Amino acid sequence: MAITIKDVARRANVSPATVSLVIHKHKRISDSTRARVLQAIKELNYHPSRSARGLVSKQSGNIGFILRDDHFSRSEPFYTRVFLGTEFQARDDEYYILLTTVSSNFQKGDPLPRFVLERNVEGIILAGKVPLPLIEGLATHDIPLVFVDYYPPTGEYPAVMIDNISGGVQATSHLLELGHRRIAFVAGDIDHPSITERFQGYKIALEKAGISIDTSITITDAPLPDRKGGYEAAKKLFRKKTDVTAIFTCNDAMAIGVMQYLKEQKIKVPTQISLIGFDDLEANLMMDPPLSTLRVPKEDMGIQAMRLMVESLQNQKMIPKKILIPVQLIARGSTCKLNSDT
Amino acid sequence: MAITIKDVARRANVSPATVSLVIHKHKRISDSTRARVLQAIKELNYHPSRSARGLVSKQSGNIGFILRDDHFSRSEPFYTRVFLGTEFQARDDEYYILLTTVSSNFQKGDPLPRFVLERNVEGIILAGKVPLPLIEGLATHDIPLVFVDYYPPTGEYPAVMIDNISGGVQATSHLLELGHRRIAFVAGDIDHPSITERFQGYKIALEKAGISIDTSITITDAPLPDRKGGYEAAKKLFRKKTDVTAIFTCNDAMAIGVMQYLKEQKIKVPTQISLIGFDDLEANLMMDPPLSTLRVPKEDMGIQAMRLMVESLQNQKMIPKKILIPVQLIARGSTCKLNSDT
DNA sequence: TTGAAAGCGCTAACAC
DNA sequence: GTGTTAGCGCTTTCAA
Repeated sequence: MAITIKDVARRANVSPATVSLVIHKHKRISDSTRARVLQAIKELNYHPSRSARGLVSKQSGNIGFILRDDHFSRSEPFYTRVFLGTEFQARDDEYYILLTTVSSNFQKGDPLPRFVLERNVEGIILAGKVPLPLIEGLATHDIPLVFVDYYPPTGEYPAVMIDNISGGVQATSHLLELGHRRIAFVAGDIDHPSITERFQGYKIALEKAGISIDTSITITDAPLPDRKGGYEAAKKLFRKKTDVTAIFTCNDAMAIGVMQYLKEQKIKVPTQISLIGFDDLEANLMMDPPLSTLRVPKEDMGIQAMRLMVESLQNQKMIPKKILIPVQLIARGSTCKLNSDT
Repeated sequence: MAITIKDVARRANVSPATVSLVIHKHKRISDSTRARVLQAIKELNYHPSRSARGLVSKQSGNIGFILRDDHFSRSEPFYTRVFLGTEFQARDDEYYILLTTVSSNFQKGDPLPRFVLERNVEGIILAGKVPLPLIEGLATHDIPLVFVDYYPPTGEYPAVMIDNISGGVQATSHLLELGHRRIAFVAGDIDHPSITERFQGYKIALEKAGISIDTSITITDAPLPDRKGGYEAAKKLFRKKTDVTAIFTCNDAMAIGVMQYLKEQKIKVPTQISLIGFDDLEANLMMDPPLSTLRVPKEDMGIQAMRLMVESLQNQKMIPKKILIPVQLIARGSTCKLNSDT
């Protein structure tokens, strides 16, 4: 049998209550008693049981992490990385993370994640777009929520968001600074808030440079925001003769597809076409040339989310602030000066 | 306040004990009572509290996952993927995973992971090589352990291992079948059990083909088993004139380094040198040519580990069986027939 | 400053 | 079959 608070109490010649008070750093304990209790705790190598403590104090010591099942597939590394970030931070904050996924068509009335029903988490981090009925369901349990990379249309919550607009501006400005004037934009689902924002950044940067938007070189309806979608978009872009010298692709996966198409067509990157993506996938480094991009610090997003969570746990009526995570331009071999022959 | 078992009992006109019996599918409950209780549970949307249940039944519903901190860095995707596999499976088995890392120089007497001390996990999965003092510490807590991709020198435990020998044989045989006879082997830390086994597989396949091992083309002392190490190993291999036509590199990271060196030296892959790795990293697909390799199903390893865990939880005196995970040859563009000019 | 006692929500003997 | 009872290990008044 494991050591309990009673064992400690007996050995220190005090009551269990006193031991509890010492553990919780209560003031009104004489130094000598405290010392004796701490000594006994050490000697017995005592650690309070999580379950017992949780039962009375309602503190499970766990944080829930929810994402949509299709965001937790084996091939989708984005939210996985965010999750790992919260794991990093949770360890520092002495919490454990319980992970669960929900169906992307979660309906009103569907059972909430088990850890909520069993009161096994003190707060919940939601990553990526999650179904509205789920959020509504969670809201009835009044448990702190923190959002990452998605903000629900209703309600006020702490959240961690990517500064996509700035990223779009940075990507486009980078190309402008390299002398490019005919810069194409390539995206899949333009309705996704992140993509809309990146597009906005693109437009802002161009306007600032006095260049008007030419919708004949903005592709916003690729079938899917993946490699294949990028390939198709590039094909479409180059179907007719074009004077484009640079492409800003809204994510790296698509950019890889674009590059594949360019290679097949013997169009040289970066000398003929400069190409920049967004996300900073591991794979970018392996490409030839390595892909320029905007680095989204995925782990940092998880870390910040966990920090927000701890804050709202400590301060129940904290203002629901939003953290905007900056993205960083990573210029690699796929972008170069206009008309350069390096 | 949340719904408790008492609320259900009151509504169903039974005692809390009866409700508990119904929940645990106990036999001797009349159908009518059972129906009434189930009805009440449904109406009140009752779910037992994890903490309360854990306190009395000693079942936290959690499984611990331990790996060394340097195996959980941001750039080490291997065990991360294994971890995700256990997460997948845990969901099916109605467990949650608590993750923690331990220092690679964990000493005897260092505090064990908090979830052990707080009795917050029912079993522990250990991934990759972990310090012996940790294992000894855990052994004193008599809690089921399952090992993944590492087997401790002492003790008998269920474990999930990669079939490295078969993988080494497959990789080498693949090259042999393509007509190669002069096949180099490249590795870093040959003392790592996995690498030793892959090397064994290499030797077995060659011997079977009647080819004797030529230690002048086996490099087993690269500084590190990473890209840089691969680059250096290749440099060493090609320092003197060599008739090697194929290279089996013990992991993909090193293979990528080898390929980088070959590219710099204008040695064509695969026409001049066929190259095969081991692991199947995401990045392989992005390479030019894409890297042939042996696929290690990392998520499946996690899944199997979780299955073993559930088994040992259900059957305390289960035999500590080991599961050997097969690896699969993935032939891509970096290997081709000897003297082929495609 | 410390201890006694009640109780968190549940389970499991043992009655009835 | 079902209820009574006694805890599981801890926290938290309240009293001493």
